[in-house]
Amino acid sequence: MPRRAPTISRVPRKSPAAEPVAVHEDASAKSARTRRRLLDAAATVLSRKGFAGTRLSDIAEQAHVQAPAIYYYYPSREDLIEEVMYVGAAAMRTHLVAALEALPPSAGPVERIGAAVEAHLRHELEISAYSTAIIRNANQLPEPVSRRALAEVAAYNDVWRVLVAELAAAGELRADVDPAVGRMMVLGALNWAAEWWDPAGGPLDDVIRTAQSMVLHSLRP
Amino acid sequence: MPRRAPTISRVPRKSPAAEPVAVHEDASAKSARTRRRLLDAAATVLSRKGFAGTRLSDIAEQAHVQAPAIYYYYPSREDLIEEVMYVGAAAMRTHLVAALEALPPSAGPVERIGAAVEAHLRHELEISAYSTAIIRNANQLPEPVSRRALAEVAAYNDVWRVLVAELAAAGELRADVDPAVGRMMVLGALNWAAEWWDPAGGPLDDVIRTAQSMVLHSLRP
DNA sequence: GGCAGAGTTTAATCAGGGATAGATTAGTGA
DNA sequence: TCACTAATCTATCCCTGATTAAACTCTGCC
Repeated sequence: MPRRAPTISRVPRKSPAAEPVAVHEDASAKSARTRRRLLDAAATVLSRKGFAGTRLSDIAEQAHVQAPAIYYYYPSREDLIEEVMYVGAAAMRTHLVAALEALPPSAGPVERIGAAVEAHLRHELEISAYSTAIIRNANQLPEPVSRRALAEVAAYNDVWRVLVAELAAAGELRADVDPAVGRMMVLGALNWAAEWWDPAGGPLDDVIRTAQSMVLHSLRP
Repeated sequence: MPRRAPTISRVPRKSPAAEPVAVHEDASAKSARTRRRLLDAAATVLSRKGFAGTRLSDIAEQAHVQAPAIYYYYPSREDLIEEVMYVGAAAMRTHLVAALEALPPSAGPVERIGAAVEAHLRHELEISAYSTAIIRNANQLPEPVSRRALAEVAAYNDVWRVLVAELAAAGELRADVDPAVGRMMVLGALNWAAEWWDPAGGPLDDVIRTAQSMVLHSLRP
């Protein structure tokens, strides 16, 4: 669909996001906001229309700009989408790790998994545009677009791998549950929530409680 | 992307699939085979590229025909895709219902859920192109394309709703598990298998056993 | 041994949408 | 108020891909 990746990526006049901590606080704040608006808009469109169906004009409309303005912030459509995927995936892992670190050191593997379930659901459903974008598109993007995101997803999986291993080490993993299969089943159950959960259907806390109970019962002896 | 749905759907010379049971056994057998080849090809492409990314030329290539030949069998690209979604969803339900009916009448709710888990996984992973196509695209298709499929999916859900209700009626559903949430969690865990399961990673039977055990432990007291 | 219709192909049409060029406007320091 | 940069717009280019039109090739049948 893209005409052809330009041989040499155009150098934008100056990528606003390039400067780490804005010198001109206000000047770049606006730029950063627009950039974020575009990213959010792209996540929304991506989750609803899929990669190939995500048109710059739709993103632009969502973000209240004209399509060509996007090129001021991102060198190409694919770069923008790539960033949505990566940022979304990275945020997921960051959030999980933070939640685990917030736990008292005394927390055992069972508590840790319970906390992970909560962190996963809460974050997934709060940034649902990003989550759904990732869940639906991760395996149907061209490789260069998904590479970094998939690496993040793999890292996220690794965190869970450790959680399950800790559970097993504590003798709290049922013998008939293969750790890898168990982990993917749990993650599947959690990921799928983005497809059906509706805030109107009841408080998230209830879902979280049920999920924690089911996950732990499905794994423990 | 589609230019515009033709005001009046072209009437193909004669839709080969129109005749229920071929009169000319052989004559129409070839036609039916090509039609099926196109459907399978479309499912494959759809699962890999998503709705908007599914090009007729890709489908044609997969099916070993030239793109315009598709119009001999389907009035439009959308009709073809719509049929992939519907056929895939319908097959899923048919298979589940058949598996349940094959159970001896003496089978209780626990056995029935175990059988349902097996039926779901086996069928999902066997016709994985259709399953993945549905799982990834169901919620990002234009409404007219997904309507029939979503209705099938809803019917499929209803079967599970009954299974869970039976479990509850038998006192085999834990009190802290909301039936609706429990059902969606289970279906999520099962659906997600299509995203990660790899035949090279071990026999399907092992996955099925683990899944059955986890599902039942997650629901039962 | 040529017709009819099924099944397919090649060639032509045409709208949609990414990307680019070249203004144009807003904001800021001098 | 001027000059300069950031940010954004309008006009346009041009390719991709769905669809259509118009043949062409079998195959079975009279």
